[in-house]
Amino acid sequence: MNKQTVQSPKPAATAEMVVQALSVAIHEHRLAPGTRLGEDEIGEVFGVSRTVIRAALQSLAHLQLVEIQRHRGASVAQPSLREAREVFEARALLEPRTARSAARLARPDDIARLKRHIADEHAALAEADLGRALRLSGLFHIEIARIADQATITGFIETLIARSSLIIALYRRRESALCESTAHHALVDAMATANAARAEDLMRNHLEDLHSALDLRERAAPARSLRQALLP
Amino acid sequence: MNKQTVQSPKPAATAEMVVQALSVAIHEHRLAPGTRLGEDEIGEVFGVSRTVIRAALQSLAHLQLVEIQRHRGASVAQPSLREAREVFEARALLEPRTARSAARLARPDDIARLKRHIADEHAALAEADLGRALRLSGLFHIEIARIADQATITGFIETLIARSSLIIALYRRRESALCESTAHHALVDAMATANAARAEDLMRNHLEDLHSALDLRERAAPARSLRQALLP
DNA sequence: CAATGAATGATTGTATACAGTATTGTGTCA
DNA sequence: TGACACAATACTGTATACAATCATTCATTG
Repeated sequence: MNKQTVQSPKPAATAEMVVQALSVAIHEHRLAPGTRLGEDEIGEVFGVSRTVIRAALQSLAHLQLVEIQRHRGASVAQPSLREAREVFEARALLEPRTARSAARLARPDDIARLKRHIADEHAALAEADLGRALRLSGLFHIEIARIADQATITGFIETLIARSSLIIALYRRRESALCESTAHHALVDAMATANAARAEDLMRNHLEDLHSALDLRERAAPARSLRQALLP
Repeated sequence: MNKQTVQSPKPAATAEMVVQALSVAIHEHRLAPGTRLGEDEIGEVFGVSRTVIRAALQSLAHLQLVEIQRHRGASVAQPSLREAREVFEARALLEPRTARSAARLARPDDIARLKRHIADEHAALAEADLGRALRLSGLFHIEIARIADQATITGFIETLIARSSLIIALYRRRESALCESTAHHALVDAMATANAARAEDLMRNHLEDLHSALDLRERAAPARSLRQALLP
């Protein structure tokens, strides 16, 4: 169906393919925060040596999707409460302004692409494929940054979205409807009419909604390991 | 003198040490944009194998300090005119707000540290060590971000400062005095009196000054390679 | 029986060997 | 003389072997 599920076992995979596959798995919450990522194990799955896997894991570490501890290997990152707050503060700083620029620069085909995106989200939700819907929702934000035509800021937003996925996995309030695409729809409408100020406001509100769908109150930090969680 | 010049040839270096050493060399403009970075050559210098060097170069590539082309190796990055503009737009978006937060949060020892920083800059300028002065100037901005206590945004600013160093190397107007630390001094004063709004303004103006000290007018982009420069 | 310690196993860190690709140099032909 | 094809070279891409470190287990001891 979709070309993104790179689970092919036999053909030699490149580092970038491994990064992509692991990213998608993490974004779709098929790899939970804290999951250990052994080099040999992943290498067998993709049919390549540890050399390639190490490069991929380092890339993911730079994106802060995985954490690498010296002599202890890699595992899916577990953003702390503090990091979670920081990520949403950064998003609040970057994305509304970016949405404003995007609304000014958006061309008809950009709008069309965004609308297709929203349709895909709806489809994923209809199939009850929560993971995919969540990932597409993130891609929607990235698409807006791309329209704003600022590669540097887009790169920042990409890492923030990636980490947001982990944060949602860790701190989502039970059953909170994070994927309400009505906000996305309103944003596209504002952009279609080049209403930059409104796009900025809508994005700000949308981020606040996302933020309030999380439970970021002070509490015991999620355990970094089983032992740490159960012993003390 | 300063411990940062990690040029020790014999003892085994770790990847992070190589990253640090190359970063400093690039920041101090001892490695010019475009310089090829052969793996064997660097490996000999630091007395480690290509494995370690490759990891270091990949880290630097993620920071966008070096560019890696498949099968063609790494070289010191050459930000395009467009990238240069983007970096300063991003800085204009992030740093003034960060300075505002820093001014609110700064504690006496933070102020003292910043003042020592400025003194170091003066000393470097007195010794006509332009490279070191430039690097310290960048560290000053990073220090402010640290005071604002937002690790995520600080990380973004660090990469922007790093790239700014390359941009300055490529696009500085002849003899422009980029290192006027009077602006830094005024900033520290505003922070010392917790004048957040003034700190934000000063940072904005300071960035505009930096920006206008560059020649970012449209022109032939600097060549990525000799062939690209001469053939078409 | 709990606690400490050493031995074992598993996993990562590093070096090296080999394969593949891009570049450079050389020779031939028009 | 100049352009093109081909061989040689240098470099990166990948796999693998070995060393170092950490985690676990099991035996020993108070």
